[in-house]
Amino acid sequence: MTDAPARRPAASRPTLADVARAAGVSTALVSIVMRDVPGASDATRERVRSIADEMGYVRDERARKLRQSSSRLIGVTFDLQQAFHGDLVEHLYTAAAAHGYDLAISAVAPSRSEDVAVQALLRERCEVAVLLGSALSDDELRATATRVPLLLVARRSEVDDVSSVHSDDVEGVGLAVDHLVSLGHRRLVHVDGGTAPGADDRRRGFVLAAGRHDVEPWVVPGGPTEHDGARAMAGLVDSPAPPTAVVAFNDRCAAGVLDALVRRRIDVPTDVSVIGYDDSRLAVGPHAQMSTISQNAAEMAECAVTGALDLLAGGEPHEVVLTPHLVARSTTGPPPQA
Amino acid sequence: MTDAPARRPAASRPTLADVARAAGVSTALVSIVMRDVPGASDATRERVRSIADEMGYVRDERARKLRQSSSRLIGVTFDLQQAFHGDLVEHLYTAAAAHGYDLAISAVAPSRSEDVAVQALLRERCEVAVLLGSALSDDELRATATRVPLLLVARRSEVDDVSSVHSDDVEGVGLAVDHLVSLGHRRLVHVDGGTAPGADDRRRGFVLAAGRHDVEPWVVPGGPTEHDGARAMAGLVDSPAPPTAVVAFNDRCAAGVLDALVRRRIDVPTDVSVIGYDDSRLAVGPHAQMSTISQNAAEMAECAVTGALDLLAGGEPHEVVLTPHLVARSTTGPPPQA
DNA sequence: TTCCTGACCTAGAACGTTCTAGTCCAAAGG
DNA sequence: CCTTTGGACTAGAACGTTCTAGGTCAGGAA
Repeated sequence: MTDAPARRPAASRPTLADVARAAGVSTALVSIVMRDVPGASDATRERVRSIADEMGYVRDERARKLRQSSSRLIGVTFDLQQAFHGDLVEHLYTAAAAHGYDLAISAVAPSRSEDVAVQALLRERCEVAVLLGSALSDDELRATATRVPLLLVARRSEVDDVSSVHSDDVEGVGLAVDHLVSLGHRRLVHVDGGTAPGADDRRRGFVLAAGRHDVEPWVVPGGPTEHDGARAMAGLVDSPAPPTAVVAFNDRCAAGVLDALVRRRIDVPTDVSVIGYDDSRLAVGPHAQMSTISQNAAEMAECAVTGALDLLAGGEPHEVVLTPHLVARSTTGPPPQA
Repeated sequence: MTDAPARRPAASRPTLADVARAAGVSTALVSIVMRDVPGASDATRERVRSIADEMGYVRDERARKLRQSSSRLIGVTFDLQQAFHGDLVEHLYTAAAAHGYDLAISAVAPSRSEDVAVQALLRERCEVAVLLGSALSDDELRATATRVPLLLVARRSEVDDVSSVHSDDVEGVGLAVDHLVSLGHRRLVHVDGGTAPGADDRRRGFVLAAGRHDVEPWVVPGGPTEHDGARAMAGLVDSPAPPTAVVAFNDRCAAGVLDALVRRRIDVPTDVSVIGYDDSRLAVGPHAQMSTISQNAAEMAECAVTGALDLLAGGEPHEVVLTPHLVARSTTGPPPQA
């Protein structure tokens, strides 16, 4: 049986010892060369490296992290369905790498609970866990925080032991309201996020800003998905005095709102203005150029990593609040008869 | 210094040896208990387990996988920006778990190349790699396949050593064309995928199906994103004889097409029908109920896992072609004057 | 008594790295 | 001549598991 076709050496990948044997040196020396640390002459360095390349040596990250006192691993949970989480994860990769850390990512989805995702990270022995938009209760957070340092992104922490990085939702929604009012709108409605993380702050921000401008604080129940936005808007268009502007809980919700309007041939922004929240890819996507409140993903990711490392270094847990900003694109404009 | 607040035992998580010491037994016995394998009495089993729980013991997956001959780990690369990949990953988790395997996921994004993602998986020593919608060249695939068994999902493999699971794109687009023609359309256009994986097959499927129905095989250049779809549609609406139906490369592209139409106050499906491809969450999302060609994510994921394990068991690489099916929702209907 | 059997448990060697504590040897300093 | 220095290299012990090859002990058979 002439087996071993070029494929599938999976079971028998070369190890440090294999390379060492081939080069006639100790494994320790090969390790030194592969890690690029001082302790080997240039000549051997080059020789060993070429032999390793030729054999197709790839270091075993598992063994390495097991041996090292610190795993230099940041665990991240994210929601597969949230476009904004995708943006965050991408930037977390680069931010972590900049500090010499690896990322272990663990997905949350309808069929995979946040709890399961966190457990997987714990088993990977990450030094710190970063939870994107966590929906865990305070008690669950507290319990988890006893097992691993915890940092929340895009969610406020009510728990002492947990750090967090999020933008100021009250202020963000305020910016949206300011923008709409400055365009001349007086009949604004907020399609809220229901029980989603952050929904309370955004609702509060809306009510506060409305008060500032002396307009009625009109809030209707919504939710974090397109469906929620569409449903809420469907209920609004038939009201006796429909709103001239909608502040949606987030971009997905806003997308739903836009769709409901479009399907009723109500023009945006001529008849109704709509503004989202997140500046996720949805905002610059299908509904072409949605106005929204931007949470800078790159900045958040950078703050998350430095915050996480600070926690590791023994720093006290703390809260980083970023300033969101308005991105006025093409779904907002003056009200009909202004 | 009274240190050690309840948080951050990260550096000093209890090990098997700690639990063993506390219980007054050997580490081997604790291992037996934690793995739930025969070799311990019910009494000790319960005692050890309760002690472990109390100490907050969590096994170190790294050490375990290092020791085990097979890592029982499936590596997966996916694109953070593709909603359909999210669906696939979710189902891969459950499919892998059903076979006693773990998943190591590694993201691809604009700032993180597929190559980097695959390297990370190799370092994790996964036994097999599953690449979702890979954009690697045949040469790159061949090279990677010499280091780890490879299975492509949602992409055809032209390379001998690589397995693949994908739906029949030619047939799928054919279904879309059949559907539209049966509704009465005769002026169909295909907004293609440019150089994206699978674009060739879908284009070919469109031309073939058009031929079957004796309608003109009209194809315009598009791409895989909303932007591409919107741009292509913008060019079409002003043509002397605009299409009555659009077959888009995928759902994102279709979303762009829809948006371009909506912005010009062209009603869907009254004036123009639009059909996507993928049945990703976009299809049931903002543009409420897009007609599309469904690639069953759960089925694909299941086939991917069994295909990957087959490869591991020494099976020959092979191609699994799934049958897509039509999901007629509300963006397709009869043409204007039919 | 003596031997077997099987249930329960343990010692110690892996796995592939990194790290600590060296050894060895040539060149420089006395 | 002997010592010191420091650069190049190595032996061997970790890291936290799992696995192999036992060991011990009670109870039943002879």
